[in-house]
Amino acid sequence: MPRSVREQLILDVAGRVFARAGYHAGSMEEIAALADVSKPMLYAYFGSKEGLYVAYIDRTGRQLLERLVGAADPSQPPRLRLRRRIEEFLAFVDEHQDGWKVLFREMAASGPLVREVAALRTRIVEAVGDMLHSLLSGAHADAIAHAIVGAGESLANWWLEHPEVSRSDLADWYDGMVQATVWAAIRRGS
Amino acid sequence: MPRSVREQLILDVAGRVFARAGYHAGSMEEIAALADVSKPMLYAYFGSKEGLYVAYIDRTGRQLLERLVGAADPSQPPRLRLRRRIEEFLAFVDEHQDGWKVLFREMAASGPLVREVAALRTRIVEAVGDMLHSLLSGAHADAIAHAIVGAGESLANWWLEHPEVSRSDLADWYDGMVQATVWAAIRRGS
Amino acid sequence: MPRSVREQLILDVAGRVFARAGYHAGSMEEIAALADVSKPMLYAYFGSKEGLYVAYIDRTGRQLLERLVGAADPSQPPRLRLRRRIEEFLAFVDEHQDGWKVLFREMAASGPLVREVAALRTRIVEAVGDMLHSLLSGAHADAIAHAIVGAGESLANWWLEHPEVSRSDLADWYDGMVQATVWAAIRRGS
Amino acid sequence: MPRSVREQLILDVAGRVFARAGYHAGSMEEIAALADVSKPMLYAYFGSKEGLYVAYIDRTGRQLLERLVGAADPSQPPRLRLRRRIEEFLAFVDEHQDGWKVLFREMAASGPLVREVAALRTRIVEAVGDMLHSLLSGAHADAIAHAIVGAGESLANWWLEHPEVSRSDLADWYDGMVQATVWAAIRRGS
DNA sequence: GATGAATGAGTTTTCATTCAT
DNA sequence: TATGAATGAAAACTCATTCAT
Repeated sequence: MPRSVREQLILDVAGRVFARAGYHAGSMEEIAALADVSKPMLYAYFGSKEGLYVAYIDRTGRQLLERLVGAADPSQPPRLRLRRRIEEFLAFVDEHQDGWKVLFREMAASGPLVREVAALRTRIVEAVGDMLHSLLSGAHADAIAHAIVGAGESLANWWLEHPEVSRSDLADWYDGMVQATVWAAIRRGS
Repeated sequence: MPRSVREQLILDVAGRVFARAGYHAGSMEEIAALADVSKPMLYAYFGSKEGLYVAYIDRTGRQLLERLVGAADPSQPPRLRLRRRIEEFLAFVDEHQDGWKVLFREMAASGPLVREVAALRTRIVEAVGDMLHSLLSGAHADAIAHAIVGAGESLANWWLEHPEVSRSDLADWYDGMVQATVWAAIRRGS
Repeated sequence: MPRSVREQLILDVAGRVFARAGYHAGSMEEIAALADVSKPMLYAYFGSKEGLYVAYIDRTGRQLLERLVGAADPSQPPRLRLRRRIEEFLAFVDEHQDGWKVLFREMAASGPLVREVAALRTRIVEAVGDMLHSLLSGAHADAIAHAIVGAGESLANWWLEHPEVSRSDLADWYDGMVQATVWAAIRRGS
Repeated sequence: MPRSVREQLILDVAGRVFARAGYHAGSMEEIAALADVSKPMLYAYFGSKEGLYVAYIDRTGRQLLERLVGAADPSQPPRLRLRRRIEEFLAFVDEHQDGWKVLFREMAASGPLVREVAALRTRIVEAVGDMLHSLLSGAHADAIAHAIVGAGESLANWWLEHPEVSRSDLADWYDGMVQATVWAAIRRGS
């Protein structure tokens, strides 16, 4: 089996393990066993446990960002663009539940990855809230953007435990919240 | 030194350690050393590492809840009651930074405490969003309440790194967001 | 068993193991087993494998130096003082065979201990050759002192495999060599 | 590239690695990388790590011995023959620093090669000290020869760290020491 | 002949946890 | 009650060594 294929396979397994047990409690032994490789392979491919974790966070973050950014169609009015982003975000959560759990947990944690994950979150916050900076003061815009992202994360986690709710309902609710928040902030800020 | 006093002291130290290093990386050795107790004492008082952690989460969650619930003055109109809760929440975050970090990290994680922490979060969500249930459908109200709490958490974390922002500004912004969100949800839900 | 006693016991065992297998090939597992302690004790007492090794080298080097230095009776003429040192050196090799093997091997090696062991060797060279510096040029005196020490080391190792030779014969031979060497060097140097 | 050439190239690299890191800490991986060969080649050529090490020691020991033995011109008086050998020895150390380090370290150690290295050392001792056996008792001659060789080794190592000393000065000093030693031993032994 | 891919076996190290005093 | 001393169990990581191609 060629290296690149196996790498992806290992990352999938690692995601499963890290999603269930977290970084510390997930062991290389278990990942190796589930991926049906020997531990030395893990180290040959990813260098260390942290390396493997970073690689996973990296892949997942990249995927999420690509969706968010790719969803922007400049010919659409802001409202619709935002709506599309929300839908893409929810689709990502739905389709990569492990990835979302790991990513989200790491966003809340403060480990050796803070830097990189913080950067990712910043980019997400920017991707979601770029239009705010032209309308609100710096700190206010920042705060609102973070609040919106945090609301989305929380909503996503709630949804993982309420899969009976349809994605479009959720998108409606989240969209309505975001739009109202932005409007209210602008009105107050002006 | 009476036991109950020493227990509180140990919990304080444990909070400091867990906030910095997380559950796994924080060691009983370090907690014992910082609290100036022997390790067997820790076990005599809390039974196990998990016991100590649970005790800390428990105390912290109880404190937060008391503030949120105690802030409610039934003679006030809903808007103001919500506003008071937001202020209490922010005050808690400000005054118990360790506690907030541990609590928040654990809320994002899915470790051995899921049950209890989930219950705590639920109660917070309820405390924040109780008025929604009379106005919106069950799932919608739930989702919005979770979104509001998530936004608050995210805002609180952002604030920890932007202490130059005043608490009242933050409360204004959060309040504005929540009010707009609730109104919009009601309008749409009706 | 009190800690200090057990420490010495562990050091004895470690010396046996390191003398037989060398630093790398001697395992903490084996030392723990032979000393009848658990591995964590080794780490609690000495911090790391290197720490244990250093502790052993340290103790052994100190013992050797004490003998060499303690043997000097200032009221005696140089010839006899040197002779006494030679006897003390050989007595040490005879009584601490493990220690000598480890020390000598490490003196030849270039591991993480170079600094300390080099310092020890320097002190031995000085202890043996201090009288030379008043009689020969700096480099010449240094070189001769190193040669004398090297000859003694080599002689000592040869002796370990020829225990039938008496200590006093060996001392005679070594002494004769050293005296002749010093005289010849002085004659040439003057 | 023909096998025999590549073998020599690999041995050179192995010497560099073993000289720097020692037998245990030097890895086949590193040797393969530096020699620009794959690891299986190493095994095809030398069978095992120990095989490679032995081959290197072997080649180096052979080179040293050839120089020592080849330097003997029977038509010369003993004094000059010895002097020539000393010069050849120092030239070897100077020109094969890696080789000398590995050889010397291994002579001090007692690893899996004891037999072979001991044999080599014996031959060197004999080459250097053959003339002693006709003049001294067996054990005495042996001991003195070992002492002389040990002095030379120690001197050589000292020289590696004092390259500013000229080779001829060193040869003078060593020569003077050896001649005096031998004379003194003969006088005493007779 | 040559190698990319793979691993079994072993290493040091850490930590929650418990006796004996 | 309180602790110094001790450990079982498991973790990350490394390396000499070998197939399949």
